[in-house]
Amino acid sequence: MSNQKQKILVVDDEADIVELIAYNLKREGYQVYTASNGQEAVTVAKKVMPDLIILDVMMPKMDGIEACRIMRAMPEFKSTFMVFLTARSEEYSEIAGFNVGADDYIAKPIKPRALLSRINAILRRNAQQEDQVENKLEIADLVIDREAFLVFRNGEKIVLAKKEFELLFLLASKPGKVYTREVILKNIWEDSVVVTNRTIDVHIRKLREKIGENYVATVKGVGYKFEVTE
Amino acid sequence: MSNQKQKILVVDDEADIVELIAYNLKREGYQVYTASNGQEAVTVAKKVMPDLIILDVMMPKMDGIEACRIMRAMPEFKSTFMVFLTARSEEYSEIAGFNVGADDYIAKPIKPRALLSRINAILRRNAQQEDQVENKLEIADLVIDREAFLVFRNGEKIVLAKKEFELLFLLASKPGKVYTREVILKNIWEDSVVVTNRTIDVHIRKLREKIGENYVATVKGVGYKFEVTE
DNA sequence: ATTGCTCATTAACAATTTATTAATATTAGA
DNA sequence: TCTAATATTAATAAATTGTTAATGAGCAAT
Repeated sequence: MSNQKQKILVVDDEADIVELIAYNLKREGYQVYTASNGQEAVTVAKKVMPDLIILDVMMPKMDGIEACRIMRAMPEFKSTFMVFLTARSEEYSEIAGFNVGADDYIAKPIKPRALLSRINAILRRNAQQEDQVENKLEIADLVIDREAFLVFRNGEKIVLAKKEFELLFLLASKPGKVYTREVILKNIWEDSVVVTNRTIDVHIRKLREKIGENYVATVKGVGYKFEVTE
Repeated sequence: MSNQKQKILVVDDEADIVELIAYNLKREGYQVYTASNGQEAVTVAKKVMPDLIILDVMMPKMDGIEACRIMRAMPEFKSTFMVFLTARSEEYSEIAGFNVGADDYIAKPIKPRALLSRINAILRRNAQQEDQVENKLEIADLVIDREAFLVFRNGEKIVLAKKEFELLFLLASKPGKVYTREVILKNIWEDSVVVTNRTIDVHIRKLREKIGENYVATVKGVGYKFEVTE
């Protein structure tokens, strides 16, 4: 587990509320970032990769629900916690109906004590799971660290682009198993997007270029697999 | 146990239903694939090798029962779970009567909560068995590994082309059983494609060349079978 | 705004492997 | 023995993957 401070992004158009929440969260030891609307939230979130996002439902430009939906569609936010702020308790059901993948709802007006205990609870739960999830793969002379997004070969650091990394991680997560292009696409590209057939090849090419030619094997007519040769 | 996401193939001609089910399964953490009729289902299933297939009973082109029957006849789907969707509860008995090897039935209209608990239950059961049921065939001095697409003879690795491998896997999945050319064609070639009679012979030839002459026996006038001679 | 990066994707084509056919030889079995 | 059914081989077709270079988006620094 990383011993970094956990990061929280607070999103609300009312500066007072942002400040109130941010103040309390900082006191609790979190690293706090802020945004004042949904659009900004997405931008900031991409950069800082927060562990949790607190979203006001009603905001100008882009509301919290839309922002949530957008981020949920991005693979990097798959496991990011998202919590809504709602002005009236009746809105709970409304939001729930949208089914955008919210993890909790917090009612306004904000009660700092209650807010903190909810947030703490969510992030503690998360932290516990974190340890169980295998984030590091050691295989052959490679160490693949999902948390740091880094690969080491004999201790030497290799920097991979995101797609290259995910490709390697996928293949290496079950060495020897052949992954068809279709399965690779589903896993790394996340529905809807359609890419040319050659796209995977090119990423494989670059991956091989960086980590060496003897880790990824082609099984013609079937797909690719992780296999150490020589 | 593999730490891969479990794969589910959802097959229904009604896009709404597919989407509803897919959405819920994805939220639950499954990798979801879709198809809109039985024919497509078979094609996709061959490529992605899902852990579970949810089949609507009534569909155009090829209905769920027929698709199930076809896949059940293929050795690679021997341990794949198949679940039917039925519009009316009375249909249960009907399907059961077909005896195609269904593992469960789910009634429409779909209730997401109920659906998920059923699916989870089936796959949890499966996950426990997973460790025991390797996707490997050990026969005579051969090890046929479908996941790695490799064959070992006395530990020595043999690389086969796709068609050769599938041919061997098919025959070896039931040693002694004679497979007619017709059956072989249905299993290994996509429907629609038509090939000359000699095509199979040539593949058999190459297969024998690679693994040795004493595994595949010809039954003149009928077909081929896996049989160790000498 | 401009420039210079990296990354993801695509297109075009090369290289390679695999699949199929056609032609001919061989064989098992009535 | 005779013949239909397979074997075998080599040539050709088809399919798949490899490779390179170009494009454009996004981002950060100037």
